[in-house]
Amino acid sequence: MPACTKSVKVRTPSGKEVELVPKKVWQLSPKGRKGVKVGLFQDPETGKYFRAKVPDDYPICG
DNA sequence: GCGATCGT
DNA sequence: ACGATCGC
Repeated sequence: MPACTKSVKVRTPSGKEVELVPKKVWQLSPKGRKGVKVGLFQDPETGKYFRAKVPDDYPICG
């Protein structure tokens, strides 16, 4: 798996809209449905990890 | 509810 | 073992 490079605009748990590079991105979808891509992020403010949707065209990485 | 993932 | 992610 390649590392994630491109940043994503996400809402941090602290409520700020910031551009972050995900630690990992994967597809989350039930059988027969499209689902969403999810990224694992770390809030630079608090250090807390959180998950957020990433754009459908974002590469699977991690 | 389903799906994968991993920090907590 | 559970939460939380999103849209269908």
